[in-house]
Amino acid sequence: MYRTHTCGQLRIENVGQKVTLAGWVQRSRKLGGMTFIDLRDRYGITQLVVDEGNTDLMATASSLGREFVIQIVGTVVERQSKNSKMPTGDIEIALETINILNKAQTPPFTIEDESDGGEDIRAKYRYLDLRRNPLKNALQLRHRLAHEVRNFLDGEGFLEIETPYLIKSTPEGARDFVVPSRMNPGQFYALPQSPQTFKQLLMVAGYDRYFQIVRCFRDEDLRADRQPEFTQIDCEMSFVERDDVLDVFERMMRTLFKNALGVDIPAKLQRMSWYDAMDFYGSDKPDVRFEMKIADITSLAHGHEFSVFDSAEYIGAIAAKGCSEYTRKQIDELTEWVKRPQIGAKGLVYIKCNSDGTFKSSIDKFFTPEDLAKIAEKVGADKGDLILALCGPKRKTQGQLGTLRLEMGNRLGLRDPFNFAPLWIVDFPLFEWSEEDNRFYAMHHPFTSPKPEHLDWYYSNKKEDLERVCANAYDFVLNGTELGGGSIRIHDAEVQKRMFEILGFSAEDADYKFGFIINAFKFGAPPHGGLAFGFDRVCALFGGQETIRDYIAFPKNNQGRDVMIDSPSYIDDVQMDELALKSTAPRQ
RNA sequence: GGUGCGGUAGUUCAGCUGGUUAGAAUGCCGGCCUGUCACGCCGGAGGUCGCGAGUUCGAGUCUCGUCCGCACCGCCA
Repeated sequence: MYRTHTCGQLRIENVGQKVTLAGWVQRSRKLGGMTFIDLRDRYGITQLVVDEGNTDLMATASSLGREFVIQIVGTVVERQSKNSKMPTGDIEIALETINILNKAQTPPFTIEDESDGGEDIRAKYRYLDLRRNPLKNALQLRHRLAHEVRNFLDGEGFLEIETPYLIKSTPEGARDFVVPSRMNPGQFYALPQSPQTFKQLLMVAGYDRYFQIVRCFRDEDLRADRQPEFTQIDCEMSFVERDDVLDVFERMMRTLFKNALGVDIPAKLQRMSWYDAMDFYGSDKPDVRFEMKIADITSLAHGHEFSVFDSAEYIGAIAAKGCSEYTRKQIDELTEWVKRPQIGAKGLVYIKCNSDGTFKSSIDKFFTPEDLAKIAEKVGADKGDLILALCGPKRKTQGQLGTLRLEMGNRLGLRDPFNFAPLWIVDFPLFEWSEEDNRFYAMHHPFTSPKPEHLDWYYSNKKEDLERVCANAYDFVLNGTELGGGSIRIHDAEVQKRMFEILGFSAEDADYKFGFIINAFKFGAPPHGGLAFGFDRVCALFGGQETIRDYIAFPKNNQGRDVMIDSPSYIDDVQMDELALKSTAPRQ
């Protein structure tokens, strides 16, 4: 038997017991005649002590390096000087034997809560980084959440069913990862971007309530919250309307918050239309932890001989609470910030609402104090606030204001990661017009149904009618992050046919790409809908982080590489030939 | 595809307007230390300044190129 207890287990009640422990040497401290060793495993740290009486044992203890794997036998004793900072701090183990199970090279960085290692080196030695508490806690949280999800959905009658990873490449949406087929030379499987079509086929098959915690793959550029392979909580339900779906998953999220964090979220979540989200927050994933809503001041700002405003389609503003004392330097710096290419504003207009009731603005030449007071009222600015205004094309400018709003929220400390403000975004446009390609694209995917009350527009041939068709779709948004989304699907063959028509697919196209699902729908498809949550993001936000990397055991870097196993990599010519592929590997 | 920041000891960083032998902390090695727990004290080893060109009497420092990392924009139905 390697051990009788773990390193996080022993307490004052165990004093006097003879125990065997195994783990890694966190650190040893030599004090002349005596040596202390911190022994670590997944469960915690227990202090070992060697006294000078036993010279052999002292010699072995002295030879231990960081991260050696050892097994020890000893007696639990009460400490002379206790450490209240650690759960096992009342006791220590008086050693009798040390058995070195494995030596270890000195790790390239310190394995402590605050490591001295940079991201690069920690990624290369991920298995060492994973020994650290922050990552251990992250993966434990992930496990807990997965468990709670399964528990909840099982209780609601959902079946967890696996769907294939080797599937068929589909044109719209993200770029597919593809896998060459040896037995079908020149042909490729695609890895699923989501199990979308399969879960709908499961509904056709009558499984009624399906879920899966499933890996998905998208060959797109990475971000802190985007990995090429990521995990979804994928769900689908039959015989449901939108509110049935929202109800189930609101309850699921409430359960996760309660059971994993002990946090209560409202019983009924806010449902904000996509149009309101864009108008008031400049984003389809608004952070509603704080107000600072965007106000449309176009009509108040036009007609004051200020040509920048007069020539703009839209003028919008936000009010930053208590920022009227911003210095010239701070405002210049903000102006530069919004002019960065990532945001791309042309300039920034400010109005200081001074505490004495006067105004000071960059447009004083064009606007009377009465004009400015009207704007302040519209923006909801009080004395002491700073109004920041941008102008330009409507949606673009709102987006810029939305980004500025988040930045001001950060500066004012309004974005506490442990303050949770979830909501639903609903009533998205069904289509997006692409000027470049001169065609409509589905904003979600081509199986998303139009809202029933918009069917007349859906069958209209006018572009402006199609543009205002709303999708029967919904996104779950938390603290400015899209955590999940879904829709009520099309189950009617005529509606589906019309969808492909609007998207410009010929009947042959649609048949080649989606024939299997169109066919299936001819055999009795129930009304159905569902959604999927980005599980990695759920974990990260629950952990108070913005990056999902710490919540994935073995993530990829910015270039999509796993720097630990060094993949992707070239394969040899024999493999290439078998797959009917031509090598582009550099010759050695 | 683009923007920004970064790359100097095992590790994290400092290194000014170019100037003798490139520093600190930590880690590592050795010594001392019987109540440490970020132990303490003394000593030591440790560097292709990412790589390649260029400017210069002289480059860690300036210029160009290139590679790598992170964040972001595009992209991600």
